[in-house]
Amino acid sequence: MESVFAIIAEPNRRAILSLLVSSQQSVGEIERRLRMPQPTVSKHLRVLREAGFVESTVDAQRRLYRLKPEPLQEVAAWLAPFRRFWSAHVDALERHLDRMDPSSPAKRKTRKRR
Amino acid sequence: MESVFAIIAEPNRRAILSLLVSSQQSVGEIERRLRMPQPTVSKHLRVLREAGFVESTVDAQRRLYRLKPEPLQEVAAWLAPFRRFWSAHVDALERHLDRMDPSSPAKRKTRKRR
DNA sequence: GCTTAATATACCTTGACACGTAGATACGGA
DNA sequence: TCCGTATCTACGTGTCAAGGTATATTAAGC
Repeated sequence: MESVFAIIAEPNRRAILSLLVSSQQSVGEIERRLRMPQPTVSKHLRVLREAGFVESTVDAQRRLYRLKPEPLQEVAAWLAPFRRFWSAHVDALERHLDRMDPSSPAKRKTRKRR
Repeated sequence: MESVFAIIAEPNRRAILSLLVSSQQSVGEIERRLRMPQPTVSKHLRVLREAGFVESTVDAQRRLYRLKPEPLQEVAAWLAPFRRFWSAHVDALERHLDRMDPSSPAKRKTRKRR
C-alpha cells in the first residue's frame, strides 16, 4: 500500500475521509453513519492512520479519529500541473461540473471571466 | 475499474498523464520516455481512454494521445472540501511540501500571509 | 503484394487487497 | 469481580488487475 493514491482508491476510505472533514468521529459513529461492518471500519482506519491521513486520540473505550492534511495535500500537489493545463479548457470543465452538481449557482451568460 | 481514483492509483498511468500534460505524444514516444514495454503502455492507454482521461487521433501508423480535463477535474472537485479544512493548517502544509520539494523559493520568515 | 513499423489484443500467471466470521483486548460500571 | 461496550486483530477466501510473452491488426513504402 505505497502511495496516497492507492489509499484513496478505495470507496469506503474516501467515504470515511469525507465524513471526517466536518469533525472528528468515533469508530462507532463512522460505523453507523456509513452502515459499514465494524471490522471493515477498523481496518480502513488502520490503513488511513498508517498512511498519515488520520490520527486518533483515546476517549475512554472509544477512539476519536480526525483528519490530517498532509497526504491529501500531496494529491493536490500532483494535481497542480494539470490545473494549469485545463485552464485552457475552462468552459468544457464548467459544463462538466454543472452536470455533476445541478446546484451550481452561476448563470452561464453572466459568469465571471478568468 | 470504476472510479477515476482507481485509475490514477496506478503509478505507470500517473506517469503517462504527467507526460501528456506538456503535449500530446505517440505510443512509441511514451514507451521510450518512460522505459515501459509497449504492451504495458497500450494497455494503460486503453484504460485511460475508456475512462476519458485521454483521447487519440490517428497519424499514419501512429496514434497521438492527449489529455482530456474532465476526469481529473472530478478528482479536484472531490478534493475541494478538504482544501477548506486544511486552510486552517497552512503552516504544517508548507513545511510538508518544502520537505517534499527542496527547490521551494520562499524564505520562511518573509513569506506571504494568507 | 510483400515487408517492416507501429500499435493493439489474447492468454496466463501471480500477487494484492477487501470482505466476512470469529476471537482477542481494553475499559468502565454495577 | 463480572458484564457489556468499544475497538482491534487473525485467518481463510475470492476477486481483480498488472505484467509478461506471444500474436494479431493496420498502415506505409517499395
